[in-house]
Amino acid sequence: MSRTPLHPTREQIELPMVLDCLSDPIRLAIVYQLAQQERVSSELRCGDFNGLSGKSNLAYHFAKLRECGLMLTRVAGTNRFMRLRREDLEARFPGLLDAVLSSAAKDADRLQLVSECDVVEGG
Amino acid sequence: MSRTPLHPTREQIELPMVLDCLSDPIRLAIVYQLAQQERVSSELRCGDFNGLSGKSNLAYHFAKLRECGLMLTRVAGTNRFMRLRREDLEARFPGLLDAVLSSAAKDADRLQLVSECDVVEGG
DNA sequence: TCCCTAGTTCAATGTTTATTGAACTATCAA
DNA sequence: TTGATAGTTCAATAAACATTGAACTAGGGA
Repeated sequence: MSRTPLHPTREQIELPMVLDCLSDPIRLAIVYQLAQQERVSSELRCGDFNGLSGKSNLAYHFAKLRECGLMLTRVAGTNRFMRLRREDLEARFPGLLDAVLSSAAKDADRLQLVSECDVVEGG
Repeated sequence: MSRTPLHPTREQIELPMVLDCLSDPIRLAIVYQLAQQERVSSELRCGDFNGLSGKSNLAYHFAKLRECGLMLTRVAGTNRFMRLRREDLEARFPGLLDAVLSSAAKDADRLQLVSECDVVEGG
């Protein structure tokens, strides 16, 4: 278990990989939940997503989200804290993340996304 | 060969399918080229994309783009004319298509997209 | 020290995907 | 009716993908 997983640099973030990453319902739900959480604190632990799938499957999706540059993982003890790479994404693809997030919000029911009041306070 | 292929209704257009469709470099190039063409005429023939891949592979990608609601195919003689479903997409996911298109434009070189001056005049 | 918790890694599985070429359908023009 | 053109459909293939459970690693607390 290496100390900090590899992340692509801002310039290495590629549009097709980002779109592909966001096209999976579980990963979209993770990104959506991270975005909701930004209003309270910027980070969430892996365990906060346990409702979405099993541990090992989530680890697989977390890795994908890291590799494509959508989120960043910080190791602290036995926990991993993750947050959206908002600034990098905005610099590379202005308006894209917000367009996807508001599109997802419109279909929150259909996509079975966490509702606003489900956001963990003080996470 | 049925007269007019099936297209989803506006309400049937799903975000994950749209993002997945746009995540393939060939399909992104098709959509980008259709968007460029909108300034001149709204439609292009299948053959206008022959530079991107072989005929049967293109037909496969065209079907995907139709099925996810990104474009519309109209049959006229031996030709099929295709255009973006701009209004439907804007209604379902406001700002999404333009955000993807401008992101793609920023990376046009990297994505090997057709440049503006390559657009077929009066197609 | 021992165990619990948090999360990753690995191997196996079945599914979906992109790509190719060949066969096919349909329209148009000579 | 013959031939050319435009595009789809089919079958086959190899690669990528999502999912599962078991094994593993590391940190923190009793």
